[in-house]
Amino acid sequence: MVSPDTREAVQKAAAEVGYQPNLIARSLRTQSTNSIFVLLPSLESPFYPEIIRGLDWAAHERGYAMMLGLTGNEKGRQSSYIDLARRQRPDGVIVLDCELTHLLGANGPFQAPAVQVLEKSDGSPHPSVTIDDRAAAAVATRHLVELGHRRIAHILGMEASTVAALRHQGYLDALAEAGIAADPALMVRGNFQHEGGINCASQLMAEATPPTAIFCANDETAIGAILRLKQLGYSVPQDVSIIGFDDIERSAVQSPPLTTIRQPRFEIGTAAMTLLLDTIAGKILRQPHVTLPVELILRSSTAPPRAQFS
Amino acid sequence: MVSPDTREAVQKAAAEVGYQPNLIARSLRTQSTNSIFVLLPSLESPFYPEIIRGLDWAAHERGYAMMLGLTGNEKGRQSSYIDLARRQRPDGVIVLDCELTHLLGANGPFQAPAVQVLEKSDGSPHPSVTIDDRAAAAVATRHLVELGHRRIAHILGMEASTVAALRHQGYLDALAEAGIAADPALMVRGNFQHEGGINCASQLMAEATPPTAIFCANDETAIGAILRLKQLGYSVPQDVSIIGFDDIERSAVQSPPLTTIRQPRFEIGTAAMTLLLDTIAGKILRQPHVTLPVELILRSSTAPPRAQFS
DNA sequence: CTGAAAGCGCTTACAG
DNA sequence: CTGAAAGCGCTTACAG
Repeated sequence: MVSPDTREAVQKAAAEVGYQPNLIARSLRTQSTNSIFVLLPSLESPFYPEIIRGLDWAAHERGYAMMLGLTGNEKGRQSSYIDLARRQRPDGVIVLDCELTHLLGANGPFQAPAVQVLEKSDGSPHPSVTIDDRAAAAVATRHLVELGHRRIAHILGMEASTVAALRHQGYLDALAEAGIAADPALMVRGNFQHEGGINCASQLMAEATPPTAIFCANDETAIGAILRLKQLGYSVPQDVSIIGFDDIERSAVQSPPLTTIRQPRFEIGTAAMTLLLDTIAGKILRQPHVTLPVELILRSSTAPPRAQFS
Repeated sequence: MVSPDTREAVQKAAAEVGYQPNLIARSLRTQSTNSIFVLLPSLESPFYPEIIRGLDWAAHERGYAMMLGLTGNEKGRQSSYIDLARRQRPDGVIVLDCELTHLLGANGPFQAPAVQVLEKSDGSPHPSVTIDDRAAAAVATRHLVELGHRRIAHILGMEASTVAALRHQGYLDALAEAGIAADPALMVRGNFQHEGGINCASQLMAEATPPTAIFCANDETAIGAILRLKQLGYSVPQDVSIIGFDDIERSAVQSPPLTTIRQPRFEIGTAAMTLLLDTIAGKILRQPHVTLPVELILRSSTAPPRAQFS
């Protein structure tokens, strides 16, 4: 609200002395900090970095700073990061950690908008970005069925994870749909990690009638399973087909390259950040719960079972 | 400065209403934000996450929030993140990006303390945390020499990287020390990535007298090289020994497990954050340039050359 | 030992 | 169209 000349003169002077407005003072006045707090369990899994890149990209695009807190899935760290967030007053929070939706309201309600990523608790009031884990797991399993497999095993994720439960459910769906009886001996509990895949593969192949195909709860598990299968003298996919889930970077350069379900991780990140910033900007969200599509990536770790040829 | 009773009464009341001091107001008054801005090129490389974990750990320990900016090594993003940092007023900056020490002073001097990690530019006024890349590369190369190798190749890192140059230098040092003439045909330019390892391995094995051992500038390169060597029908380490650098997670579960130089990545993170927070706290640093020790990790990708047996 | 005042650097009504 | 004032919620001297 000032004449063009004055405006220009001021802007020129500001540029000359390299004036940068003090965001702290602005924040105190406007009650907004132009920053987002992101809580995630860890960066050890190769799954998260690409999501972070998406978050970073969208935040940068709109001039927001991103604060990061690694909870390591520990209760203590989770709540101390929530406290830190409460003090730092970010304009919003993004949670990639199973149980934090509860924590947000634990020590007094957390008033900033929050978006839940991937682990959607039912009836959560917060916007969320997820994929349809159940349907995607059914797609993976169906792929094995269509190749002609009947003895299809599943290495599950961690007990506590609802994502793991959904993928298990999708596996059961596809089996039922194909009229294949689910065999409890073919469902073993992994941990979403390498090591789980290694141990579970041993266990499965020790069965009286071992599986001809394994649907692994994620790619790391699948890579671990392949490692062990090779050690045991089986070849993949000739003896055993393996399909993973996630499509992490190394799955494409694995030997053999891994057939898997791709999650659009970068898009998950950008969608979550966009949803949050739109909420902050006061936009009415047309669709507060976003479900992103996945894709079956066919590579070389799956093939028809030997029995078909003999 | 208040009587014990009053103090207690106030604290009790504060706890009851769940009072959390408003850091923004405090920041405006004290001119400090209790936050650190971390600039890093990307999270795509499996090398960084563990460093971030170290940074996060040390920041959390001292109640600081950590802001993250991914520059993707792009000039535009680098300077826009510097501007963001200038506005957000973090108490300090940590830079894991080659060229940013310059940028700090580009658009008017950046007054906050900064710590440079891994890529130390000579004569930089900022505290730094690095390893001795040159000496470490010599250790790696010497290991191959001691196994009896004479035709030892080196796949270099990116042209622009001073780390790559230092590792190359260390390789030359060890060769000279062993009285082995450096052969330009055995030094090829990679890019610190998988793909570079793949291409360079092809190139090296096409030589009239191919190498019996390869020192790769990092583990990703080494893993790519092994992949290609296997495709070409060579076995590792029987036909060609491979040694990497970094000791990323997957190197231990590779086939064959990779012999490499371990960088203490978590400690690099904690050391950098500690150095920065000490500087902010006004401590006189006894040692502003920290060099952390590395370790030769012997696994199964290196062995004496065949010639010794025949 | 306690209370009242000033001021950090902005933004936003409000008065001229 | 422009300028002066109030106030965001703290901390830190300073006066009582």
